[in-house]
Amino acid sequence: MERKSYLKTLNLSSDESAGGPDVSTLDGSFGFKSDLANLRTAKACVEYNYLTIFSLECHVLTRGELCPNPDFDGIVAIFYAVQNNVPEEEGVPTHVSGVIIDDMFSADAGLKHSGVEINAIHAETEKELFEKFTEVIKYWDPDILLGYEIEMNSWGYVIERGYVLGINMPNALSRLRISGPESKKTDEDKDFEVEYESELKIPGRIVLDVWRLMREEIALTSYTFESISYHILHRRYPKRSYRDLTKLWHSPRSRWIVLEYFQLRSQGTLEILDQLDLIGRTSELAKLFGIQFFEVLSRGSQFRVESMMLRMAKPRNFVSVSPSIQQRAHMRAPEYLPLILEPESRFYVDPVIVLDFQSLYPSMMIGYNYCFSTCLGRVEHLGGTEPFEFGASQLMITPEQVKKFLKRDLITISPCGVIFVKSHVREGVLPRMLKEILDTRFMVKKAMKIHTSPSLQRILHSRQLGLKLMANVTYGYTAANFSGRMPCVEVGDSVVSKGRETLQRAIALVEANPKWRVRVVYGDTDSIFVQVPGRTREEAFRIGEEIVKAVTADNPKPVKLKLEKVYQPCILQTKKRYVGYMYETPDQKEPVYEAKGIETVRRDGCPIVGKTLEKCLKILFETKDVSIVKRYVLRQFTKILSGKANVQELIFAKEFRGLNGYRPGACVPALELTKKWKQTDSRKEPRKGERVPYIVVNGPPGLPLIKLIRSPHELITDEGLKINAFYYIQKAIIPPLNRCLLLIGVDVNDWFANMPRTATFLPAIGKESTGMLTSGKADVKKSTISQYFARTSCAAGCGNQTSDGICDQCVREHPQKTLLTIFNRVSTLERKYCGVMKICQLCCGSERDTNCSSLDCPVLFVRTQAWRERKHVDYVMNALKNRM
DNA sequence: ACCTTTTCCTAT
DNA sequence: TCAGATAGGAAAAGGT
Repeated sequence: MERKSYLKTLNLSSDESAGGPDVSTLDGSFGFKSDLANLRTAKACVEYNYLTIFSLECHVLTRGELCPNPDFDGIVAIFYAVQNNVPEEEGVPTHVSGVIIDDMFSADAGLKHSGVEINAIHAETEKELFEKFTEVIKYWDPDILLGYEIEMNSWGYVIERGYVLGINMPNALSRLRISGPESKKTDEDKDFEVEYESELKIPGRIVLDVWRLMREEIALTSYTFESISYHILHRRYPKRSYRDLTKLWHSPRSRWIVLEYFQLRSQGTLEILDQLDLIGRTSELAKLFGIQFFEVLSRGSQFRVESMMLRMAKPRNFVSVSPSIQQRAHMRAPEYLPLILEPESRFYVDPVIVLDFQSLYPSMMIGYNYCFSTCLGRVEHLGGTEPFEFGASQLMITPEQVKKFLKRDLITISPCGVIFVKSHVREGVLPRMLKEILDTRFMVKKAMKIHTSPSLQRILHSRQLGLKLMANVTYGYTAANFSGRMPCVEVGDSVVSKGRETLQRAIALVEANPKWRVRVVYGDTDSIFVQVPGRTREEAFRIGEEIVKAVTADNPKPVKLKLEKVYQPCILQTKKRYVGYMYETPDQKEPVYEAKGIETVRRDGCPIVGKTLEKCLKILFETKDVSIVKRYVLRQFTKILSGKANVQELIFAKEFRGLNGYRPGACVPALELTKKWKQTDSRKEPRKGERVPYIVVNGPPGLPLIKLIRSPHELITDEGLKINAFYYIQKAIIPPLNRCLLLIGVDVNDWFANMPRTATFLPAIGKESTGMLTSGKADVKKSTISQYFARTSCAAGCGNQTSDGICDQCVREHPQKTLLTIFNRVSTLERKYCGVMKICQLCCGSERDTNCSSLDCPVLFVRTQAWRERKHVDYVMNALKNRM
């Protein structure tokens, strides 16, 4: 009844679902008709999950440059996108989006211009907007609530704003109807909440903070919506400031831009999850581990291991111990470390075979029956009459028992002196579990080869990945110390020490065989790098296979060495840092560049460092000609020195750990910028875990680096700021480059020192500074002293240096020619500027003067630069007028 | 100038 | 980083 009447308000009658939604299917009772074919049911279960997902964005009118603040700023529009994952036959619309607008002044304004169809609901006041919104939620009854960022925006803002208006939104959004008075919160409860920053919870629904999920999903330097949608959806979205959005909203002619902006975003958030199949994969893991959907995302790996392990333990009548914190703290410290060889650091032209043990630690546990349930403790404790320390607990083995075990040869001793019974005495719970996991994974992989339907492939893939994950973290569970729920050093140490011994034995076996004539040059925990001097790659592959056979035969099942790849050539830098050209099969023609640990795979440098390094290595690997590398490097340096480098590639971005996440006095760019922002806007504080971008600018010598840190946005608005080319070259690019090139006897510092300096610098404009994004306000920033020293080439192109934009000689001696040159430059730059603007508009799809300000915008900095150049010529023209 | 500590991120 | 583990390298700042 309620829903029916609501349909009209929702304006859904024109929706693609001809008959309108079948209301009965909306509240979770999806009983299949009995006559439905089983096959179809099965197929549907694979293809559809019957979940309703509700993505939300809200538009807030803000004050000046400030971020939205629920204490002052009202919500004027709530945008949503709903996805129903059901078969078409269900008769429920699968994709719907809409907006609830508070427009007391101008109903319908903006919508007419839009050309985009948005289901709109109108409200007279903000309070009414909240009520309508609650009704929309009740109507769709979503299982999952989505927001790109839900702490300060979307759901978080709606809830906080609700409190200001006296509405308890968490209650209103909840699926559980809490009757009676609202749950009262004591002061203590509140303290508790603040201290642990409890995440947003809506009873009965799952709330997902998409950017946080993305942070775990992929490694990127930025997790803004624009950046994620570019990398996942390969789609550019414009970014607009709150100030611009507020301005655009106020004019009926431009309001549609705001509507479209948020509608696209609420849909985009849904599409990102869809593209990654995040819901599907998470449900798959939940089924696999036997835990709840949200627990897959919110809980750690211990929880997963425990869930599976206890399932295995129960039928065997085992109960897990629950040591207290004191007991855990009392446990002995682990003694064994994984084996990491110090690599022979150099450039290898010979093929280098990389072999590694497949799931070494799980194999150790299976192969030697290492488990809580099979461990008898340390050799020295055995056969005493007193209980001894064991894990976080105690254990006692009587002399009689020991005698019996010894006499019948029923025990094994791990390299760290811990005794386990053999598997025919008792098969350990963990070994059994791991064996099943590995076997299942093998079966799943086999099934993947048979079944080729994409949706099934996806499911099987995530299933086998989950199994691999589980196998790998099981060791961690036994070795966890401070956070561990049931740690046991004896078991953990045995696994590490046996793994170490296995690796060492393999290394010895490889080096001892004179037939192969090879050397082990590096190894880390479960891998060995074998140099094959003076032979071809084909031979290397053949020798590799022989090694695999020999080592595998030398170990118990299921321990298996695998030929992972052959590098040729490669550079071993240090432990955990190496690069090479990789061949995975003997008949592979084109190698694949692969790097581990070095700057090309790290996110703590700026992109230009990684790119330059990668390019250099590729040139080096392909041509083995250092002069070509040198030519490339010097060209890069020139580009940076002349200010022509792409500023986006100069942006560093590091994770912000929260205002309380640092030691007092910590000197961290992200913290420094945050403190500066907080002075003017308390809501501008980055979220914990957010990556804060920054650049390094020029400044007087002697200043610590931290004083030269600016946000990229400042670089755009403050024309006095210039990129610190010397920092980028000498501190950022050269050291990583040198770590590779010094190994072949080349010092990039020398290249730089002997470089011809004909660098021209970007002109700095003094007083006319009206930042492009500061709306021409008279906020002239007196910036770094560097701008006063700026001397540039004469604009007339005579080659003289001048601080007036144009030199006296040109003005006095041939004014006609000078004027012509300048006019020509003006028109050239004007064309260039218009061209750049066109590209920007093309990408953002919006009209003139409403370009985006996203740091991910491909032309943002080019635009700024073009604008400045044009501005500079204006300045020169003015100067010229006065002097002629 | 050298050493230590803190921070950040990666390999296994 | 209300919780798998440790090893490891490098940059920056500050102390001696």
